[in-house]
Amino acid sequence: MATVAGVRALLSFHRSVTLQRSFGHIPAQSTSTFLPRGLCSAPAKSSEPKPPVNTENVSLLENLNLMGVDVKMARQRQPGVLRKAFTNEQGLARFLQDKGASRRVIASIISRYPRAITRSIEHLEQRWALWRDVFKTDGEIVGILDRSPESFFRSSDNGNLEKNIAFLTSLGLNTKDLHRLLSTAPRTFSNSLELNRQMVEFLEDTCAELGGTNPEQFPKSIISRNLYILIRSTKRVKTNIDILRASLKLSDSEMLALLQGPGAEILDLSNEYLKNNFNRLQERMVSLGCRKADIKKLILSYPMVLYIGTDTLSSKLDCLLRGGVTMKQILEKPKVLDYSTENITGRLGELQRMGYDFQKNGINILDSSRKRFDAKIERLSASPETK
DNA sequence: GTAACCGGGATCTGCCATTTGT
DNA sequence: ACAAATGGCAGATCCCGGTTAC
Repeated sequence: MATVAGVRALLSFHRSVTLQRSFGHIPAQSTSTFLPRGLCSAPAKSSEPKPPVNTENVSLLENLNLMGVDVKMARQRQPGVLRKAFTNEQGLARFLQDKGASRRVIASIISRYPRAITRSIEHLEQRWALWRDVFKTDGEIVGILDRSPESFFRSSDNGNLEKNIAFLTSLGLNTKDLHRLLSTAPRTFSNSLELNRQMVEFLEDTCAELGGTNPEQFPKSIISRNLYILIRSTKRVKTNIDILRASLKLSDSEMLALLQGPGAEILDLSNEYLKNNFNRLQERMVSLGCRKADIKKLILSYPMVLYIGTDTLSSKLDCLLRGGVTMKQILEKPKVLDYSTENITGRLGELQRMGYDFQKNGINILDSSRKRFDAKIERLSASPETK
């Protein structure tokens, strides 16, 4: 580990030399390497190694402009990078280009996460290889970088990345899980191993406290149901568990069942949002004459109801109730709330025109894919008397 | 055939605050 | 003091279809 710093120092020196040689046609890059030397001799202050440049590296700026980078954005995000004497923007650009990134993608990546240009080629190659252990193609990785450059570039610790992959694998996540995790929540892999470990331990402890039989498998099941869990703080997840338990007055076994089931999906909501959504839902249901037990049943069977924003949920309920569906039916089939308000409204209209009777036929028809719904409608209109 | 159950795909980053390192 | 590294936060669904069971 102690070697890392030394290697890095060597790399940055090595880079400044090789850059000039390998990019023979780039005068901007070489002036950039000369600039600090001139400044260094002028003040001639203390020892010697650091030119106290408070000014931006002009030739670097020129380079970035030529590459189509949004320099204003870069400056706003990481001003320090623009003052560095030695950077590797050309190397990075070539590297990414080789991987299939377009000019505009490269420019966009640097604009949004300027520190990317401080990574050496060796470092990039290593990191890319590690990502390729999880992804099948370079194209997939380029896609993620375009989406979230920070996830790839924020950490310079490849050893940590490697350990994370090993750690996650040791939890029982297979290649497919890992792929899903890295493409969905790439930040997970830039977390320190320690941070990820803390969350996993917290989940294991929680499971054990609730009387779960095998706490070792618990984190895996949570993670595969909620891919964002590892980029949340343990504080947030813990608070959400407490909120759910207190609001619904859950026993240990009920809580455990909820978490091992669909409840995992809502653990990463912000605490206030969860609380607020619960309170508003409760108010609404009480005003509709529901009992506490109904509320509990709804949330246990369909926790995603708490994920839906209060305004959205409210309008969905409005349009279902207005369309002749009862709250009792919704409680039996909460998945209808999964669908967008527009979708629900449209289907209610279609069904109404056909004289569909929810009291007689139930509301199953609302919980189906577009294809299945249309097929059903077709059958109904072919033989109108059946339903 | 179709209801019931279930899991998965798309996507979820970009900013700020704090700590660490030199 | 500065930049780098790392942690944490707010934001806020919808849809599809395979499989199973009747």
